[in-house]
Amino acid sequence: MTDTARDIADRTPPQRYGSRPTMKDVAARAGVGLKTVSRVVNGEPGVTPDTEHRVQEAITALGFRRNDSARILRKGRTASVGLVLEDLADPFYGPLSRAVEEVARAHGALLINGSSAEDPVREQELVLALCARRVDGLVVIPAGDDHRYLAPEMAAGVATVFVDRPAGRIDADAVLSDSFGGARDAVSHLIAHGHRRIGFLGDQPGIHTAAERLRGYHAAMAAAGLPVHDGWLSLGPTDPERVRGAAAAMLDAAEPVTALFAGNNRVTVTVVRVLAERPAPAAPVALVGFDDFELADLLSPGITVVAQDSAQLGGTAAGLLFRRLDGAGGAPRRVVLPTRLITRGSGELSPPPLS
Amino acid sequence: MTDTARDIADRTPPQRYGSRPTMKDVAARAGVGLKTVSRVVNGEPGVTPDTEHRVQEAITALGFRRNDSARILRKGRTASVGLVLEDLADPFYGPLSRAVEEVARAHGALLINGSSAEDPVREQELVLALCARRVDGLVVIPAGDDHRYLAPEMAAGVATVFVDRPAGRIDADAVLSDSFGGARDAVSHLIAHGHRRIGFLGDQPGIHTAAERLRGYHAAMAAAGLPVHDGWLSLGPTDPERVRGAAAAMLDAAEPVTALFAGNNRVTVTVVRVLAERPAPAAPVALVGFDDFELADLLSPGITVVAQDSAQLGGTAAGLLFRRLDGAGGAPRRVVLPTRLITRGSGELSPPPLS
DNA sequence: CCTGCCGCTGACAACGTTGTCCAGCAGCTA
DNA sequence: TAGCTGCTGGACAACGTTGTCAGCGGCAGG
Repeated sequence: MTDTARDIADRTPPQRYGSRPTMKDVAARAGVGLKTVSRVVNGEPGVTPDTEHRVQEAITALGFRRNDSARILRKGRTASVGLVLEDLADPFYGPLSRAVEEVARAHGALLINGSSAEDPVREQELVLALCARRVDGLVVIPAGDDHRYLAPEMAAGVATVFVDRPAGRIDADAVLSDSFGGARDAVSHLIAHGHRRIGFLGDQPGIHTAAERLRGYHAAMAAAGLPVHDGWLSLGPTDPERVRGAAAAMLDAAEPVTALFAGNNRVTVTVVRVLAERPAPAAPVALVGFDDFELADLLSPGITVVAQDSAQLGGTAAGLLFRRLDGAGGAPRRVVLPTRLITRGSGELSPPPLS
Repeated sequence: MTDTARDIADRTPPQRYGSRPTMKDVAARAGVGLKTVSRVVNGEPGVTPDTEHRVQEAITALGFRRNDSARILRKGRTASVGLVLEDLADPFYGPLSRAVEEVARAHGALLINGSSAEDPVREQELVLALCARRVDGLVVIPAGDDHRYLAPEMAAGVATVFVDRPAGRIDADAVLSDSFGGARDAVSHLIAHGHRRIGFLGDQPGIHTAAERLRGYHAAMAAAGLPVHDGWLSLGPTDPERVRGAAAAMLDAAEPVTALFAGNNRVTVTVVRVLAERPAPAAPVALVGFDDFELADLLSPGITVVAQDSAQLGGTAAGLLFRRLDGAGGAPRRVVLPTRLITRGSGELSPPPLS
């Protein structure tokens, strides 16, 4: 073997495609023991500078990278948390997810996330898959209303915090927005501006926030002594088709609503579209939406909304999660974050004079 | 020991808080061998219905869940892919991330993602952390411009696809939008409507897409034989403060621009705000933005944009990734997806008559 | 010169799972 | 009844890492 050939053989990592060098390989190349490599990799004390140098050299030469799967198996902690939400593409969840990620990062953890697509079965699959990966903790925006399947996991030490909606049939930490209060404020605002016939376009009634917002709507109407007609309520999927139809029905009724309260950001946007497409009525229809959204202030009129800070929701939940992981005990907590009515014009439009 | 006591002892999982039952525990309880439990858990054939039933019972009684860390260690595949992007909270990346997730899900893989916050160091940390977890593949929206650090990982079999921007100093698959063509079309559109002094507000020039869009701008101007003044170009961070200042400078110059081309969605939104806040000029300033955004059509005027489908970008990249994971070989591919000019009014405004 | 200690190093087991391989057993044929 | 086949079940090693512990050399103190 020529010098050159030996040189190359020396430098070429003895790995097949797809198999990586291990600490054993590094140890062999550096002429040291396995544990010494481990010590160097983890910055543990008790290694001569000379030895450390030889090991470092072998590491870079072989392109070694510690296998965290093995490490996790050995140590029992994965330094990762799971986030299950409805749809990452929804602008409401992006900031929430990012906030959770930032907190996780501050604690040296990675974030694994999945979208449930509002399907309870898929939610459960995802959650259990994450548990099988032994995530240290879970942040869940539930799609289903029965989370008893999580009991064994939580008993085994998987910290879990629910966000936006509480857990079903199980006692667990939860961080929520004040849906009831926010909705009540929104509807009261419309009433204060003279509206009497107010429609509510909301999400499926099985969803906790939708139910709470409906409750807030009823509370505000009742407080003002106003009746509520069946035709003013429409709860269901928030796809544009259904919402368009429901809005049209309310606006085209014999006694049409003069104001609309939209139950979440997707609904609000659809309603804005519907109102923009219809021929301008004598008196414009007022609108308040739940959830703020970008550019709401630049439409004309600006859209009055009940704002909830999704990033704060996520950050609070993640903070609570890591406090639990750090050993904080005590009964499950329920944190309710306030909402804020932001008036921009669309909620202040006056109804037509009483006939 | 009474019967009742034994009964309870029998049923109570022998686990401390935080430690979970293993297949060994299940096997002991069911009175079978370890491997038999493994067979049942994985649905492998060769187990009597009776035995299987006993095992299943032990599993539910103990709350056993397979430890995927150990499984991964043994099998070598993690069934997970990593996604590194700039900021999950940006509406451009939400759909992209979701699209990647859907493809991963279709292949039975989980998605682990992280935000680089446009910081090359953080990008590298994230990517390497994901590699240490032995993700099967990576989808990367690069923040840095040197990805040689990925070479050993890719050589070791980590499939990697870059999205939105190509890899730096390394040869790798990439899925891009036609930034150059889109920008050229946008600026040509403004020129076709009579504009001669057109400003470009873009992202930092180090970012590939920003450079390409700038190139497109220059190409369109050159094709029309128009000069470009230094004051019409502003590339830098896309925080609202800087963009506001830059836009104001262009609009307040001695010879102000009559049209603006905004380099991405964040810039566009800021520019819309700036234009809305300024006293209406004699002739309104025209605007075309890169990236479509929700409600662009409902502003008045509607905002003309160069649309790129971020979901398609993500889906295409993920598809390519899994094709690689399924063994597709060949040289690194570069896929360029077309953009689409959507005219809505803001780009069709006429410039003031020539003085 | 011996003892004891300290700093460094490496051998070994363990984490929980899966792949390999072999043993046991029932049912069949010769 | 012996031998063969086919099926079920289990013992064992291995994946790559980390924690435990013991060995080895040198050095200071007795």
